[in-house]
Amino acid sequence: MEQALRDRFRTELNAAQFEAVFHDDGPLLVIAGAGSGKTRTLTYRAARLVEEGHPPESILLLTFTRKAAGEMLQRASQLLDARCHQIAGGTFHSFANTILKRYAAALNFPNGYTIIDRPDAESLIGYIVKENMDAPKLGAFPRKKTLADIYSKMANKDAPLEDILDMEYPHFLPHLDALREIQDAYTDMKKQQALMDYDDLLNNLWLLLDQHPAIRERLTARYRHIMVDEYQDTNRVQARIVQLLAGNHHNIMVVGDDSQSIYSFRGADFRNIMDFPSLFPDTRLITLEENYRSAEPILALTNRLIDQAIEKYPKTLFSNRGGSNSPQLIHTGSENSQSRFIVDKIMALADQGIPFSDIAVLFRAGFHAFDLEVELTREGISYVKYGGFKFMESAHIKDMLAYLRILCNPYDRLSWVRILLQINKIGPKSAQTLYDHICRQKQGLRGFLEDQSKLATKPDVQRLKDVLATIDDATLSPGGQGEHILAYYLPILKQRFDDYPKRTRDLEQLLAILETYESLESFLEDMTLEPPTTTVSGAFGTVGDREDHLVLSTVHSAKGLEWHTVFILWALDGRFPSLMATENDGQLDEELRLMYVASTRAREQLYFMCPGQVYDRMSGMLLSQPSRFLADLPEGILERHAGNLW
DNA sequence: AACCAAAAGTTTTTT
DNA sequence: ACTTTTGGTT
Repeated sequence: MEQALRDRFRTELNAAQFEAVFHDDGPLLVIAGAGSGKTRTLTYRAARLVEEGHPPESILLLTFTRKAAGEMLQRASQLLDARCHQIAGGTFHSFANTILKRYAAALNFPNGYTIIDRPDAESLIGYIVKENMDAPKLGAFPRKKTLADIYSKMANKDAPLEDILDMEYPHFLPHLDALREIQDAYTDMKKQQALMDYDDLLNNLWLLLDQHPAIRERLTARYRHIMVDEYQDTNRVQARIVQLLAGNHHNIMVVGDDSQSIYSFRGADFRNIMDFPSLFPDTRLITLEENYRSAEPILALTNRLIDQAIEKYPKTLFSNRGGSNSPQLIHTGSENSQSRFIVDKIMALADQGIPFSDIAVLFRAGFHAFDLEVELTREGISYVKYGGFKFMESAHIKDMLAYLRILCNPYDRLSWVRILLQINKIGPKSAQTLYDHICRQKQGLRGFLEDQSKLATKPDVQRLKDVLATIDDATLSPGGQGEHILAYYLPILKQRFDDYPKRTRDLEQLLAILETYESLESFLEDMTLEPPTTTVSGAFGTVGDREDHLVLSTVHSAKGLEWHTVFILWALDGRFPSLMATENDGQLDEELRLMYVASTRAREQLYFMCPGQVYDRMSGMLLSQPSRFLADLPEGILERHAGNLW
């Protein structure tokens, strides 16, 4: 490496980081505590590999979100040069999609498959239950949402149906056989219609690597250096994929922190991190324990917090930073006084010159922030909200996407039924008849356009044919297609939703995104794999990064980020930890890690908010105690104050 | 067969 | 508060 750059790296990295960055070939495990410069280490290492002559496209960087990958490559480019943008990066799911698109045929799967999201999967399962299970069901039978949950857990935890039922749904054990039947039918249905759900992407990538040595070798020859971020949140399938990708070269670096594992509900297992050295026997272990983020009093609290975990691998973060502001627990009377306290504090911080974008309010669940959102809007404070409400899953967006989806995949039953049901006097039966005709014809979209049956020649159906015929035109851009669809769909929208003005704006936003794409396929893939998840002051928008917005976020979506001041909403026992998680130690530990992730986001000031006296209607309990995780912390670590007590 | 209204059951986090 | 299921009417 060029000496000047090497010197620069030496001054900008600490000893442990430097060691990791300059680690050569072979397996490397980096245990990186919160705020210890994990991202920095990854970007510097990527830049270093490129600088030393490794072709950027031979480096694979797997991260938790595509945004994280993009930011890392951006930073690496600034460090070195634009070559770093050529590094292959993304999430496990998007990487799987890239590979499967090319090799799907090897798995006897059509190349032009469609990726379905969770609600789609639920609807498909719903069809199966309705059509194949006509016998009246004895006792409580799981709803389609629960069925989708169960099947997804099986895939993510790599466990048989019995085990999942035993552990989490013992009351459904009598239906074991039926559940198995439904799952088989679901698998068949996906194959017939060329559909893959999120879990299929990972599973099929693993199958491909495992059963096709020639393809595996081609891939391991292509990706000579692999780096995986947030390794504590990978599941069994992902760990096996990593193992196969490492092939014979074993140039695999994984980075993670067992204390920040917060996705076990999705099958993630932080033991993956601990098992890594036994998977790769000559693993080098580097630990990053110096925290550069948080002021001393915050670090003192977070260290005490994570000490309470029942199962843990001890480590204590240290810092050379001073700081005088102790974390505070603020008791307020009602939910609204909690919101008012935060609004007042934010105004005061703004007066001190802290930008809104350097302040965050974090919460356990999206709806916990509703009252605060009202209050912020009233005060005219603009904010961005991450997590919670899923824009892509709202009915009008899914409607719009359905029209685009049948252009890519004319046998997509879900989308056909969805758009046919919007036509007057067409219900489930007629929709099915029309769809069956399309499948029988095997002529793609023409099967519908040229259907001359009585049903298909009704004036209302004819209007749909007309618009589909117009947009089925290779010379039209995706944006142009979208405009035609919107013109057709808007009257339907007005008839079906009384809040159509808001929804119309959403659709126009979607159209604006669509216009930035060259191909419909990649638009649809992106909308499923990495959907826009933010809302700007209540209305969805392409986030103007330049603007100075306050950040509201679920703890899960706040992963990896940091702010000057952090407020944690509802640090109330029963909310955080959630009442549902207080039954067993494993779940309780995860809630604790979640609280740990939330509090380690703060650099200078940390507030826990605790409104008293909330009635929880699900359990019938009155919640009034602060979070059990905070209860035993001494006053020197956590100051208790009364906020607004009305 | 489609449509509509009333009733019942659920309630986190996300690719 | 919200979605999904149900039963009854057109």
